[in-house]
Amino acid sequence: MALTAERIVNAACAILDAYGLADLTMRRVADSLGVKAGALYWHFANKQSLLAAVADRILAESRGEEDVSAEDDLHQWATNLRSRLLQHRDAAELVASTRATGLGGVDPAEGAREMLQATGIGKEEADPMAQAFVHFVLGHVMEEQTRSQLVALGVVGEFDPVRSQRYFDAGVRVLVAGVDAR
Amino acid sequence: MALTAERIVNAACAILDAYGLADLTMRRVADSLGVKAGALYWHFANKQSLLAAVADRILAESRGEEDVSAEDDLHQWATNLRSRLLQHRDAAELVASTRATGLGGVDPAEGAREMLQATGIGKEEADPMAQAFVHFVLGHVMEEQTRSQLVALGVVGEFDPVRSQRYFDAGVRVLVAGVDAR
DNA sequence: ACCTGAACACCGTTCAAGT
DNA sequence: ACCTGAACACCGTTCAAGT
Repeated sequence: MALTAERIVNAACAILDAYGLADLTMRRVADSLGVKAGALYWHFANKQSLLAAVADRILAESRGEEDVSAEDDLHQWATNLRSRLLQHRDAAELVASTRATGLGGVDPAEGAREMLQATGIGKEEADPMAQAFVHFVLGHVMEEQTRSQLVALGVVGEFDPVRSQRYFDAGVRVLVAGVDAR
Repeated sequence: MALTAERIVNAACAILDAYGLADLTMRRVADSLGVKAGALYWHFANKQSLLAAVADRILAESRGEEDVSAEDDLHQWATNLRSRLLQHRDAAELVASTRATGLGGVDPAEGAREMLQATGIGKEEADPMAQAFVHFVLGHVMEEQTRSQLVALGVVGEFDPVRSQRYFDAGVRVLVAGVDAR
């Protein structure tokens, strides 16, 4: 079976979910495909590009299912982004570091920006607001995912998903209230 | 001269500032001290512990110089945290990943939590709000620092510090307005 | 107590050579 | 065009042995 970019991303995604970002190495991806590590470099320029492709796929999954006319648009959008990230191990960290590299074609802020503009907020104002939402969601989920992993390793006591949800909602509420106060 | 935890943190900090987080390896820290890599493990359990110590130092620098009675307390606090992070290369990424590991003794949210409580907000409400501020600041500065580095490498066109500042202030304003709207 | 030497088990990346 | 083999220049970590 021919090695393609898509099959490589599939394999990388599987390793991410099963073993986490730390174990997502070029050699392990290659091994899982029955191929040598060097072969991957025919399809991807480097590891960061492969990671960006994985991040893009995660962000593109089940996107845009928000009800744009709803009262609490933004809250729903943030919740949707969070749940997309929670679908894959270490996804928040992966997306955050991919954004940092500048690679990565899917902009997670897009939906929020559109919604903000739909409520009559100007482009120049909507953009930094959308960024603030993304920073919050990524930061929150990063903490959530790494904490739940520390718990899985038995390093730290408990992970309370209800409390985590409450924290998330509280943060989103503050941001939404700040937007409404404008 | 005896090798101490403090001297190791100093050396690590110097390498961080000069070469960035990617080059902050145990071997390079050891080299810069004229010592073998193994020697560091007498003073730190592992690399993450050393990184946590560096993060703690950065967060502790020039802290608590806010005027607690000022009108725009929180905005000033956020600006102070941002400028502490901007003092050292890749500091936001370092602090974010240290928070993730659970090591790290300095909580960057502390100041914000105190201020929020000082305005009469209950502990249970102040905590998630403070976290939201920290997530935003770390996310913003992470992007700021990696973008300015990409520019330095000539990968991407421009970095506009004024625009970046505007984005930061806009984000903080939304959060502060959200708190005030409570 | 504190450090060296030397190893173990890995990395990302490159590239001639094969098919 | 696409992949292998094999190397290069690294990693974090461990640990017997030295002082």
